[in-house]
Amino acid sequence: MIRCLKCKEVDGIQKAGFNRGKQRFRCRHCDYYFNLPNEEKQPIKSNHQTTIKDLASELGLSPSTISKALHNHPDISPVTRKAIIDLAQKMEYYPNQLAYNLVKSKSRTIGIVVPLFFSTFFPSIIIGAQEVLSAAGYNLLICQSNEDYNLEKKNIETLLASRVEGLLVSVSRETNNYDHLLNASKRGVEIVMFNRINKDLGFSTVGVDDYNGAFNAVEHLIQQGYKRIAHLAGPQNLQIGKERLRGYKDALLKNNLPILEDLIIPYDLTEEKAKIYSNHLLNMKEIPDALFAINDPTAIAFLLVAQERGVKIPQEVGVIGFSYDPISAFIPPGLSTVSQPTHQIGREAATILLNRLQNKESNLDIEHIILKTELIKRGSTKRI
Amino acid sequence: MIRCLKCKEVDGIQKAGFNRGKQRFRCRHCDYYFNLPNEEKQPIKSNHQTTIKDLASELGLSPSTISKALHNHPDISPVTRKAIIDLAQKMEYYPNQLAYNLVKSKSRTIGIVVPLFFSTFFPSIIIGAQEVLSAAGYNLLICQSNEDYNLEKKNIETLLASRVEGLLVSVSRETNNYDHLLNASKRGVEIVMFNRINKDLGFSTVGVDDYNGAFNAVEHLIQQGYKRIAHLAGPQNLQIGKERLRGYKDALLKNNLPILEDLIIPYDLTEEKAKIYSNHLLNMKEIPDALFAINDPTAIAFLLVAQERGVKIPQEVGVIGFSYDPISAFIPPGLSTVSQPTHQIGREAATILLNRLQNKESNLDIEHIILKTELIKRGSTKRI
DNA sequence: AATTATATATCAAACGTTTCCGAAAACGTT
DNA sequence: AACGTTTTCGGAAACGTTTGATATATAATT
Repeated sequence: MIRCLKCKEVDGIQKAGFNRGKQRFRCRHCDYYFNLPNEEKQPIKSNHQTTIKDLASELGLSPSTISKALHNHPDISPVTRKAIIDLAQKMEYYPNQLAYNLVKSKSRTIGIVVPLFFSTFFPSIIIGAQEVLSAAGYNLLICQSNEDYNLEKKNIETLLASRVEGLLVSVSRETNNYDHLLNASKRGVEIVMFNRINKDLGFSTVGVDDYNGAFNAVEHLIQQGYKRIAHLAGPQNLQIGKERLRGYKDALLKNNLPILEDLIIPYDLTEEKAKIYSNHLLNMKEIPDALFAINDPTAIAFLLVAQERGVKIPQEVGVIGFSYDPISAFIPPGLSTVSQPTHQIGREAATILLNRLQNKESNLDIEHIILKTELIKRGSTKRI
Repeated sequence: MIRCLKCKEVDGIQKAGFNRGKQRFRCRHCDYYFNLPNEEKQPIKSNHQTTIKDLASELGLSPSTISKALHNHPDISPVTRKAIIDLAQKMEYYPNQLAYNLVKSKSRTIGIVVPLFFSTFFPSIIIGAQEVLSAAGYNLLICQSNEDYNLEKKNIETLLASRVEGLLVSVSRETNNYDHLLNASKRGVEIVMFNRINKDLGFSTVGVDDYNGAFNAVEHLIQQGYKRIAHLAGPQNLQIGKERLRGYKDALLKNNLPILEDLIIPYDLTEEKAKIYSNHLLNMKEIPDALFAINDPTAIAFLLVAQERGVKIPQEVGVIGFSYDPISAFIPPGLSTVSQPTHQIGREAATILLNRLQNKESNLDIEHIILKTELIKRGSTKRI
């Protein structure tokens, strides 16, 4: 027996269509369409989170008063404020970040994308960034591109969809095209590049002094008596690749050593190619007596190849890497390297980003931070 | 000259108080209070993000129609839907995740807290988790406790404030009290523990077969002819500490070797203590001929101490670690270890969490996943 | 032709905050 | 007592969605 919800008539009710699984009815008397009301089952809101409204009704105040009190707004009297804060504590009120985000149109979230998580290099940068961000109340979303340009693009998409306010990015070794970053920037997110940087895009950057690091590394080799120094170089689309190569060349020039193009091999940073070129160098009729490697993994690959072939390090060939990885201390005979302040890189990048975010209107100039490197001398270059 | 905003009178306007930096006025004729209107400067909304309303007004439809069309709701006709989707593309509409989150009361975010980022162990787990989470449209927030119980509590607080729906946690070595997790659970967030687990809390867990891993490691040492095997053990408040110790003991028992309490040293996993106890072991009148270390860092610390003291590995003392760290392959003479499927641990933990999140009402049973370990034999145990 | 069913679209409330504007009470000062 | 000033609070819109209830035109069925 069905009763019209409007005129309360019982007969003259006809079925009238179908609405998403629910039968609808129509009353012929008042021509009113209606669904059957749901069974009155109050869902037991067992885990109801206390809201500002709960506090308001509890104290007989308005939500706006609660909000102001909780934010130390001067409008609210001390006694009211205290009552509110006490009750908030008692009722375990936690502000709903989601609602806050919506009204502020801010996610308080920033994204970081790094090429890979293998080795502690990028994780350490991330920790640095996370420290300053979380101290400022920001969340950090982490993505790795796995050195894959397409995955990098997808990462950025994902982060954009999560409405990040800013982006910290270190591009993949494949990245030549920066449209994805430019596009993100156009959509209003602040960008700071680190480590793998490009200064031509109009973004702030933080990197290390690759040129001087490389220069010092090569000069160290020269001081140890090495003369025929090879360079396994990085991709020349990456600034670090170019700068380190420049440092290498200038160190040779300054010390009146010839630049031998045969001994300069830019490559794609894959482990496979590292081994191939290591063998290539050791297969030369006149093998180099030292190697300056673009990074530690490359240097390590060379060490392993040398070990297999019975080439003595550092007597026959000296080796130095770049980018301090804790691992390099343990590999016999101890890999010399150029250390980077990873933790600080993360902190600096995050600080710049935060600063830009908090002063968006004032149109801050972009800045290029260059941190110092440190030469770590170990067994692999100890000829003297 | 000030004019009343209501009755338009010019005289009879008096100053009336002060309101947050803005002068207020009162009209004596109509007794109307008002502020001076702001200068009409339309802020050039340069980076206005297209919303559903924009699309609606553009097409002369209502916002709800747009929303439904974009979600393939059957209510909307194909031609309308197509028009909407096309326009959305053209106007570069991206749904506002913030608004979605609020109405759904879901953050689509989960948090992970790990003890540390040093070594690739936890980062690798994180990558695994991130893969399955981001495939499901979830974000991952990462915190590290730095093995500090108080920081761990603060991490959880932070994540809770960000309204995470779930938590993946591996507790610090100091953690004895689990109230922070229990409390988070009470507030409605799902929890899955991994690696450093505790099965008594009512949370799902994913770990490895620590007992068997340890058992096999020790039996491997025995098969290599080592008889006086020490164990640098983990804190006994951690399940991994207990289980690996149990495996160690059972392997000795099964092979009729005595359990010497002097050779069993539980410690706090700090690098400092690792060195102290390493020296302690090598200072004994009758030194052990092998070491089963609770983890690779401990084993490495021992290797370095042994090297300093000129103790030959593996001839005089065999060493095996636990938890595969890529670094362990490079340390001479190659550290034997028990490998853990880190990537898979992350994937499994995330999968379980997701599953629970998506079937909250059905009250799924908790589950305890135990993954297999693999014995990696290298030089440090090669006596034969 | 009358009735009923279906397809398609709109309305309006809701999510939990923040904040501008307004109002009145309390306070000070002549 | 009359007025101006300050303090303290409430109202209501807004943030951008989602979704159940409702409406209407059209198609299908009798």
